[in-house]
Amino acid sequence: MAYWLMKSEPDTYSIDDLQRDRVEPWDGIRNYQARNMMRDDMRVGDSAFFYHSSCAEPGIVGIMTIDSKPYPDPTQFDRHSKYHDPKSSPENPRWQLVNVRFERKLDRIIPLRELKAHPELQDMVLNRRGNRLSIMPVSDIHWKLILGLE
DNA sequence: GCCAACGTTGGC
DNA sequence: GCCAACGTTGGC
Repeated sequence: MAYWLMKSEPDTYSIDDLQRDRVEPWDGIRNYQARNMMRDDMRVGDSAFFYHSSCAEPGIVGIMTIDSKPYPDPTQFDRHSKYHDPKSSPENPRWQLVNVRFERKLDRIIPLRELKAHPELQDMVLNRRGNRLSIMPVSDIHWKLILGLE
């Protein structure tokens, strides 16, 4: 089983929204690297950290489970969605997504500040300079270590 | 709001 | 295929 970290702006969709909805399509990803991970590498049952970005306290706030195989992101075909992609078509969809299922909220936010400062997390993808990926893999070692910080 | 660090686009 | 211009992400 693999581990992941997935970013969302809480103003757009937060861990509390997922707790309410239980299962939700992770839509709006328009970056090929992130798409490829959902399309090629994620498996039903994988675990992922829910990460709040672009907010007062960026950091890991919860845990979720990958709940579906990849399928075309419906928002790409929706003319009224801000994720609409005119270059995509149902016959030849460009963007894929997976559903995620709420697992639990962490007892506390583990802030980015703390992840950055941790000596054993220096080589984490999140900490690589200039990283902007909204979905990234997390190693087994880092996953356990981060859970230990909770 | 600023800006670094990308990724994407499009002219050539 | 190159690369400059432009757009986006996301911390601060």
